[in-house]
Amino acid sequence: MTETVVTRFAPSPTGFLHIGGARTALFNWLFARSLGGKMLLRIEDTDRARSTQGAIDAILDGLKWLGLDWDGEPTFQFARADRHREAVDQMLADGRAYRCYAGAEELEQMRALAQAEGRPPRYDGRWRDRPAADAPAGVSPAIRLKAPTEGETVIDDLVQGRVVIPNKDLDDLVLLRSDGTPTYMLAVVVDDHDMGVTHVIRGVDHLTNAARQTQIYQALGWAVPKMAHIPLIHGPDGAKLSKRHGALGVEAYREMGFLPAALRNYLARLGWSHGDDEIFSTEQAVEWFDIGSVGRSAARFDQLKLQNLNGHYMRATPDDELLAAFKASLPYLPGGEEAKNKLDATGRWDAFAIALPGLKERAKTLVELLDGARFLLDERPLAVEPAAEGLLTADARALLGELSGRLAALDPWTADGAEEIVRSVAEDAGVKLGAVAQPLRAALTGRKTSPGIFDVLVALGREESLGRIADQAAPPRAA
RNA sequence: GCUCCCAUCGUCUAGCGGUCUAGGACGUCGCCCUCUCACGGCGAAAACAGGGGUUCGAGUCCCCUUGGGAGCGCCA
Repeated sequence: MTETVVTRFAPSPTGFLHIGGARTALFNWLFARSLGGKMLLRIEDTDRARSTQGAIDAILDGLKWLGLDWDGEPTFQFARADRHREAVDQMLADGRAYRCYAGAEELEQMRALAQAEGRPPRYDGRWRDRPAADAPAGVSPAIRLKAPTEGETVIDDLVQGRVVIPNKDLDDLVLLRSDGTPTYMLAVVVDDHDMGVTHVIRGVDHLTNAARQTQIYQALGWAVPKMAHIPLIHGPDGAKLSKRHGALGVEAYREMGFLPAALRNYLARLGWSHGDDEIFSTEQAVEWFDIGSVGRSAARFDQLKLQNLNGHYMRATPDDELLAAFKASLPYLPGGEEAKNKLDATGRWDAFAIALPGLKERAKTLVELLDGARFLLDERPLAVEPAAEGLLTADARALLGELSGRLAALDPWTADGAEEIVRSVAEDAGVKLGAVAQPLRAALTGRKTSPGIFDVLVALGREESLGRIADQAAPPRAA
């Protein structure tokens, strides 16, 4: 009798889907998929002031791009406020919650005093046992949980192990604000229960919340779901990941030219391991995933390793697939729109496809791939980069002139044929191959580096190649 | 301040009492390959935070110290 596993990813739509959230979503997804369960999506939009439709769209878009699909329609937390209040009514009726008339200033003073006396800044429960008759007129109360004051609350965490929090350190949290709106703490419990969530997987920053929420579950007489609090991702300096570290939304990673599969692999490997396996498919990850193998210490985000992994993925991706991925990503890459227009206008997509095998070998991201393909985008006469200028000496230009004539006779226009000619020109001139190949590279691409030069010749085609060489070659007889 | 969590190469990690003179990956540095840059191949430097226990035996278990981190709202 195995119950079906139900996990959920519950972002609050106050910003984009950041990388930490993406990993939380991934772990929920991996866990659910590995056990044949479901992953639900819940938008925690109870903070009306900060929640935006734009953020909701960005989060859904980010999840889709990452390939993390969820089951059913997303649940919107704000829409369930009535149900949340219903749960509070139950707790009130059962004597597990009470009305608190303490005002904002009063609470602030309470906290300040506690701090000053070296005590934790907690609510002192002053309205906990006061009779209703004491209620001040005209003040609408907040509803607080009548939390246990003695004993301890235990969280049997799948990642953190058995975590024990003394109840005296937990105060009577607010369930319903004085304006009648439910708090996050309440909403999460009621929603997870109603949605049938069996496993709550989220960041460790929620560990203390887990204890408070456990108390709410207990007050409601509901079973507590299994919990797994995964460590946070830190920046290179070991501190919490922030914008300064490049902790951007997942869409930023799309703009940087990363492949979703590579990012998935990287994120899964960050904090979770399956022996020494570094590169594995999503299918393997699903097969291998084991929440118990998730480490307990925070991991630093290493963009260099992500890049290396992405490079592996690009090289391993079949050319036609990579081409499709590249085309799909182009609108998001810097200068991608412009590049697309040029490729469309010049009809050089064919050349791009021909050059792709050589290009992908040299790129760690789609952005680098695009950069490497720039010689396909440029028009004659080519602007030669300063660094490559030095390659085009007078001798080199003369060699190009010689090469130009011989190449013109090449038919068919193949890499092998071109190589034979270039080698013979070098040999006849008594120089090394590089002495001809490098100037040729400068003439053809305007740069010092590029894919293999014979492949470049083929990708560019006879006419364009000959034209570019002529642009840089010394005039046949003149000077 | 209080509560909780964490601690193996620079980074991500393997290690679940003896197989550890600690393995892999990224990064770094050499060498090879080579038309450039990459890729690839080979190799090198690089870690069990410190101190006490427990045990025949500790990177692995316990405690303390130190160092990190998270949480302590009528935010989520």
